[in-house]
Amino acid sequence: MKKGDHLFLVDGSGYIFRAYHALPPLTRKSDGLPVGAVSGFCNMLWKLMLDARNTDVGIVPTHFAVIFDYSSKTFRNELYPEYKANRSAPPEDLIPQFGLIRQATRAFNLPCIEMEGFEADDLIATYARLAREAGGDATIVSSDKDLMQLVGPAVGMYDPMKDRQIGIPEVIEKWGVPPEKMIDLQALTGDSVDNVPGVPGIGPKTAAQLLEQFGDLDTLLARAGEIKQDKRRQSIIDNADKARISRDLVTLKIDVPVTEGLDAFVLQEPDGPKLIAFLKAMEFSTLTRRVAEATGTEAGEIEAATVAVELGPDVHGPDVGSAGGPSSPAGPSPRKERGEGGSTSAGAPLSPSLRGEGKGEGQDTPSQLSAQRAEAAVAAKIDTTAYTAIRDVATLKAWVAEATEAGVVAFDTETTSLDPMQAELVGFSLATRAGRAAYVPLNHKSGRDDLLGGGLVENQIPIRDALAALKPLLEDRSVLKIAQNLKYDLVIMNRHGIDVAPYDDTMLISYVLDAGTSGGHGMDALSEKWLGHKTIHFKDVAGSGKNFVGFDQVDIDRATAYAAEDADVTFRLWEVLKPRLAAKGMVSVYERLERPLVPVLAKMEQRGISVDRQILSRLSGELAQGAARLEDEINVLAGERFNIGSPKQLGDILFGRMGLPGGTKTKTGQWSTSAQVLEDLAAEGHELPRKIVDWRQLTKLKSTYTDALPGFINPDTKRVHTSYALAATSTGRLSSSDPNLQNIPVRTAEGRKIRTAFIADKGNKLISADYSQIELRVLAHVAEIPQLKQAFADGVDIHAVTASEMFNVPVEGMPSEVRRRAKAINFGIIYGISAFGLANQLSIPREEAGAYIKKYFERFPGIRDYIDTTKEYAREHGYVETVFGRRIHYPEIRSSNPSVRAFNERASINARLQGTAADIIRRAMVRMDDALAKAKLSARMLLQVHDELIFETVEAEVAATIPVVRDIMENAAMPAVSLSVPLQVDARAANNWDEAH
DNA sequence: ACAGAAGCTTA
DNA sequence: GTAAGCTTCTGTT
Repeated sequence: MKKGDHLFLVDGSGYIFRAYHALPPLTRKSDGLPVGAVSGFCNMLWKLMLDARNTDVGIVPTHFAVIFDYSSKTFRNELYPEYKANRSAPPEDLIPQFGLIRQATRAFNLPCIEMEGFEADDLIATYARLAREAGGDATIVSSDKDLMQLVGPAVGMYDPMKDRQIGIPEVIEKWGVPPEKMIDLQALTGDSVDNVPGVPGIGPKTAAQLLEQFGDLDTLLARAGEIKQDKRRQSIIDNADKARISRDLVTLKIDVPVTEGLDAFVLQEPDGPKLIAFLKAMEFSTLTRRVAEATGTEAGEIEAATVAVELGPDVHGPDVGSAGGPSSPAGPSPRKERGEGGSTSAGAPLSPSLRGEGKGEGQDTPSQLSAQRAEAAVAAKIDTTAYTAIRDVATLKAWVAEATEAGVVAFDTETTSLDPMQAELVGFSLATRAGRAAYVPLNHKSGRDDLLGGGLVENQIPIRDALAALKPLLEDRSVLKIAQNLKYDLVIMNRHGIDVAPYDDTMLISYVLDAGTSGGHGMDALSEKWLGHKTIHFKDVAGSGKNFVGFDQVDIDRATAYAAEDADVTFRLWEVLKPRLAAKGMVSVYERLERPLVPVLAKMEQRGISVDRQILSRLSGELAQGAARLEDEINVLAGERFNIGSPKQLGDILFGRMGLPGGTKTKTGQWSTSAQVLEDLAAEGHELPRKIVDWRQLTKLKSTYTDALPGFINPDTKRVHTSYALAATSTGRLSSSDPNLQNIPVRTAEGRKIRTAFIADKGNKLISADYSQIELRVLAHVAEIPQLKQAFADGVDIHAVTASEMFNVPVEGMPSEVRRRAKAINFGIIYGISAFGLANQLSIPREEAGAYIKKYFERFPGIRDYIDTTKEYAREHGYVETVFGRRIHYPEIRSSNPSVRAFNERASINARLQGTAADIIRRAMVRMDDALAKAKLSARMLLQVHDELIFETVEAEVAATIPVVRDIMENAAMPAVSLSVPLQVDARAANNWDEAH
């Protein structure tokens, strides 16, 4: 087991009881054998195995084991004979299931671990420690509070029945103390189920408060006299011994002399036939079918296994009154079922504890760790002259070996272009730890521009050889690759046939932690912020503007300083930022909403979309003609030739020379010539402003779209490849640039013609699938507005219903103006409504707008509450959260400037809604490719436009694709969140984007 | 050559 | 009233 590896430890015994009680007791096999818990267990394992193979889900186990109790007699009974003494025998219909669940584990090809004299919890504690010491992480699949003491930076818990991660913040939230204090807390509270005495009269709340006050149990017991409350003081003094023995009982043993090493737990592919044979025997038809599909096994050809009901050891419940059986069986029950593994290893070096040691880092809590890391990072100086240039394969291989050994490596590419689809690889850099970084030049050219020889600088490793050496490292599942804006490097590497996994992206970690705080998430900014180090800037190395030279023209020494510094800084940023994720409780946002999207977007960008050059060219001609005609007319009306594109000149003519009324000034004192102003003038019968507005529309379409887009057609692929930014918006939305394909016109007929140029390849169709009113639906859910929820549930016109509620007008035969106003108000809410804004939007007096808003709040009081609580929350915390836990910071929310404050309040109101919608479509995107593949469909996801996804697929598969896409999108919030409002997705296919939309 | 303002496109 | 990106013009460097 190495750094970056991840061990899953399933608390098998805990799960059995929990599944038995949680699931309906009815499940029986045809012969009457009760199998409810077995069924729950198998489904849970299968889900974990699926997730394990789906990097999109987040945590991906490399190692896996299921742990069981062996018998009820453990060393704890010697400490305290009453331990678990009052536990009754397991229910009758559960007894046969113990053995079946062990068989199920074996059928899944998973190790089944237990040991006499120890509880499952002790084995879990020991293995978690071993994993951590090996540099890996562990996830304990359980929700038992007894295991929460193990949670730490490298150890988390996962509750499979609630699909919930339990980390340090969750422990603190539930118990009021961090994991390392759980032992003391349990010692005080005791546990009636396990018969751990504790201190009478002390429950979790009091215990947490006492531990907060005194620090730990020993201090508390020593200074118990200081406790104010008479009864409480007396009880603690009287029961100090009980507290101490309770502590011994609840403290998990982390040094069990286990016989299986972690190497025996390496996760194996499930053996389809073997598993199906077992599932068939259990008569789990749904799961059998799923497993058959996923493993490509023909279930019909497999015979059900013969399953004997074996009485597993833990049937012999606690010694009292149970169904008997040998309490220390001679024939030990199955121990390891798979993986020969070294019989040696584990159990040997029984070092300190799972908590509180560490190499120079007192890792008491993630907060402390991240604080220490941050301090150390600023203190460490960065020496850009200390890096090496790797000029031969042997040295490169040595670095690769070093990185493999380290289990973690920072990685960065240097190329000739910002466009990863056109960029040529020039070199790459690696860092194996802070300060140890190197650059590998591959394709640097000498300055001489001679025609002969091409000017390739000598002593560079041929690209093919270098990539052959690098590929195993980048694809090594046990080596974590760290990059800053990995998506770029991923596209470059994909083009060279290399996949990169597993990985972390420092830009995305920063984004999850600090969206909305001042400054971006680029490396230069992050380096200054967290390392106090000013990086070498790209333009100082490669120039800019007309002085720009490709990176391949840069001198290798200079390139080495720049490139290796990038890797070094990236590594250091990771060391600082990664622990902050856990400290701030943001791990799951990062792992579910950010990290898995990187390869999804990389693929979308690489696919690109076909744009018809001819259509754009024809449109451009038409637009030019129209604009020229308008120019002539405008010049005649104005009485002089001027630059129509200059708002300054236009303003002088309209409001100065011609003296038109209604002029307003912009903040710089210029006459405003905005469309609104010109429209108003046009409405009063002035011809010139109308023509200006039309001229602007035509020239806008021409310059931004018909003329610019063809320049983005990639000469190799003949397609347009946009670039999506993952960390550009504060709310979690993506942004698109080079070109921006998220603002292609749609509202006017003229503009829509641009969309007809976005086409499917021959024999294919474009499918557009968009969420209907997603933000309003989120509002209805978050603010819990019964009328809106009902309207969405009924699938009726939401704006008409709103209008009907507000103005007491029946929906039937409603004037369009009434509906329009209600619609404006609904959107206004999403934007953090103000009377000023609504008045502007509807061109009505501010008083009237204010009255509408008042009326709206009267009819939907929940909206008012939503707005108020959001503002309050933002003011208190400095951020707001989406339904999925994404945080958006508003550092200026407490500004003394009322307009700044109001702006931040509106933004925070909007952010929860816009951000939640963004999270939902992100979840859909993360799952989409797998869902399509599983349905054996070849559709490719090409574009995202905030609430819309565009696909391309062969005509024959259109009909089958749409329901799959719709299903994934409409259920994207599940299972993390069950929205109280249905999501609706409209989808259609056509030859071009205009007709599909 | 660059930065900011104004204006316009989208969800 | 929210969130973005691109083009043109304009003044500064």
